[in-house]
Amino acid sequence: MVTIHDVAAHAGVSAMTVSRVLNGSQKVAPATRQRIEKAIEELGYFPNALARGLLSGRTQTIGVLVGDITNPYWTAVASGAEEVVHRNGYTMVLGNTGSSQDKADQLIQTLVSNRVDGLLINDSPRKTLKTLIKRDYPIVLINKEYPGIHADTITGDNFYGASVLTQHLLDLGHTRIALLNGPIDDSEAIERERGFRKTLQDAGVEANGAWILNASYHRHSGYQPAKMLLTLPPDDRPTAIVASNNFIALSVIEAARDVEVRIPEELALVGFDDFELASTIYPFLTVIAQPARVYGMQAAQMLIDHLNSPGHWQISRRVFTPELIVRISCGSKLRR
Amino acid sequence: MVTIHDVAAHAGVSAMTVSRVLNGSQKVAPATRQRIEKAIEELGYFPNALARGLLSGRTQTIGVLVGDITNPYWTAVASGAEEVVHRNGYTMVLGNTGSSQDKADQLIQTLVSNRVDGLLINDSPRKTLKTLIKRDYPIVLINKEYPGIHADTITGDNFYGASVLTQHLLDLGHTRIALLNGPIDDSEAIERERGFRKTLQDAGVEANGAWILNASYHRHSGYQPAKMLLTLPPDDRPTAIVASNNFIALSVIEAARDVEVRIPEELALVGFDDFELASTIYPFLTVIAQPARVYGMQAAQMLIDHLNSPGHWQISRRVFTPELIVRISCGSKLRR
DNA sequence: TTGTAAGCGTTATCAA
DNA sequence: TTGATAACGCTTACAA
Repeated sequence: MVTIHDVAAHAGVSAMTVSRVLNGSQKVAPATRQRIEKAIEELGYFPNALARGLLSGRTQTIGVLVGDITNPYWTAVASGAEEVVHRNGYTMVLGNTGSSQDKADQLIQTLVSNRVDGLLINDSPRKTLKTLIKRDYPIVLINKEYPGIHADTITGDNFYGASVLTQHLLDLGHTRIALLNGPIDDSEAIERERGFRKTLQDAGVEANGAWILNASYHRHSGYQPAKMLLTLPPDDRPTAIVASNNFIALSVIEAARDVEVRIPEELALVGFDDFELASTIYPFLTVIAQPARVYGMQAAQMLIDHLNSPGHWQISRRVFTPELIVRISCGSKLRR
Repeated sequence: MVTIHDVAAHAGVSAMTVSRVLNGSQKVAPATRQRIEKAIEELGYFPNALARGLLSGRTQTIGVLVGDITNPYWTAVASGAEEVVHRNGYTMVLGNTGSSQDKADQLIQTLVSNRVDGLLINDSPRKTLKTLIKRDYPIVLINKEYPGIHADTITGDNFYGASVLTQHLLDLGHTRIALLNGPIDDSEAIERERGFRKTLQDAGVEANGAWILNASYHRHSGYQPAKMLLTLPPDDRPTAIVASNNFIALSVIEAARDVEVRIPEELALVGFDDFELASTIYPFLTVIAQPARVYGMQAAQMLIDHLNSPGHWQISRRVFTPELIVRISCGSKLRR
C-alpha cells in the first residue's frame, strides 16, 4: 500500500506538505502542489481513512441496519437514508440483520468498532441498544420502539393505521375480520393489534382470538397461517384479513389463489406498507402506506443533526401519520 | 471513547493482557481473564477496529457495489454475497451507485480508503478499475465486463440468453420482434443485442433497427420507449418485445395496460431476470432467469478465495448459462 | 511556505 | 503469565 510518505518522497517534500494538499487546509506553493498531485496520480495513492479516523475520532460514515434487505420497504428506507447521508458528505454502510438478534448484535459490534459516526437501527437486542445509549452513541431507531429505551425514533402511527384499516373493513360491512400480524414481541405488531382490537370493540364487534395470528415479516412466513384461516369451515372463516406488512399480504394472495378463494369477491384483503408493485399485482392492494423513503431520509437527517449539534441534543420521537390508499383488494370499489 | 488502556487500568493489568483476552491469542490466568472481562462489560468497551486495521493492514470487511439497491435483482445478489461473506467471518459493506459513475467512483475511493479487504463491483468508471488492478486490489466484477480490463468476473451468458428468448418467440411464430435493451454502452446490453440480431439473422428474419431501443435499467425508464413502440401504426408495430431486465419488462406491462394492448393476446413479452414476483404479477412473465443470489455467493467466494490464496491468484471469468422459464406473457401457453 | 515531533488505539516482539 | 516498547499512517501544534 502506498502511504503519504511514499508520495512525499516521490515529490521531494515532507509528508506534512502532502497532507496539506490532500486537505486543502493551508497554503502550498502552486508548483509544489502540482508535483504532489502528479505523484498521487502516478502512485495511485488512496489516503488511509483508518489512520485518519484514528486520529480524528470521526469517520464520516453512518451505519444503517435493516431487518430484511430483500423487502422493498427496507430498500426504500435505505435509499432515502442514503440520499441524505450522501448529500451531507457521509458514506452509508448498509447492514442486513435478517431479523436475527445475534446478527444484529454482531453487526453493531462491527460498525461501532469501525467507529461509524452514528447508527440508524431497525432491529437490535435491547442490551446492545442500552450499551450504545449509555455510551452516548448517536442512534436513531426506525419503525421500532423499545419500552424503557429512550432514543431518537422515527415511526408510523401503527395504532392509527390499524384502526383506519379495520374501520374501512367495518364500513364495508365486514364483521368477521382476521389480523395476520407480525412477531408477537414486535412493537409495531403490538400497536397494530391494539388498534385492531380497539376499533372492533368500539364498533361493538367481538374480536375472535383464533383469527389473530402471528407471523414473521419475511417473505413466505404468512403463507401457512393464511392458508389455515382460509381452510377453516365456512361458518368459522373470516371474510376479511388485515395483513401486517407487504410480504404477509402477498402470502395471503398466494394462499387464497392456492385454495381458490377469490380476492376481493370472497375475501377482502388490506395490509400495511405500500410498495411499488402493490398497484401492479392483481388484486391491487388496499394499504396503509408508510412513506418508507421519507422515513429513511428523516431518520438520516435526524442523526446528522445530532452529529452536528454542539453537545446538547434533545431526544425526540417523530411519529408519522400513515395514509390509507384504497385500491381493490378490499372490495370497496366493487358493486356489492 | 473507552480504550484498551481504560480497561487495563480498571482491571489492574497492562493493555497487552487485555489485548490477549480480546484475541484469545495467548494464555491468560483465569482469574485475570475474569477481571478483564468484567471490566470490558462494565465500561462498555468496543475495540477500535481502525487501530487494529491500521496495524494489521486487514479489516475483515468486504465492499459490495451495486447499481440499484431498489432492484430485487441486486438485493438478491447482495444477499447471496452477504451470506458467504458473513460465513467467512467478514463484514459486508453495501454501497449503492445509482448507476452514476461519479458516485461509484466516490464510493470506491471511500471503501478503499477504509481499507476494505476486497470489492465486489457491478459498475465503476474504467479508470478507477484500472487503478485498483494496477495496485493489485482484489476485486470481482459482477454482470459486467470492461474491454481491456482483466479481472475476476461473474456473469451470465447474455448472448445465449438473448438467443434463447428470441428463438422462443420465433418458434411461436413471431417475426416482428422488438428489443428494449439496456444502456448502449453496457456490456450486457451489447451481448444481448448481438444474440438477438444473430438469432433473427439465422432464422432469415431481418431485424428492424427502429425496434431496437435503449433504456436505462431503472424502474420507469422503459416506459416511454415501450409506449412509443405500442403506439406505432398497426402495420409498423412489433408483435413481441424482448425486455432487457425486470424493470423494463414491468414498464412494458404498464405501457401496454395504458394503451390497452393486451399481453399476451396482442403482444408477447419476454425478458431478462426472474424475480420473486414475476410469477405473481399477471401476465406471469416468461424470462431468462439468472440466479442472482448464486452470482452473489459465487462472486463473494471467489473474492475470499483470492484473499486466502497465498499470493498467486489466477484471474478467471465464470460465465453461467441462464435458464428459460416459460410462463404466459409470451403467449406460448395459449391456444393459437 | 515547509518541516519536525508527538500521539490516536492496537498488537507483534522481545524481555521479565 | 505478564509487561514495555515500537510501529501502523495520518494530522495537530509548533518551529523554522
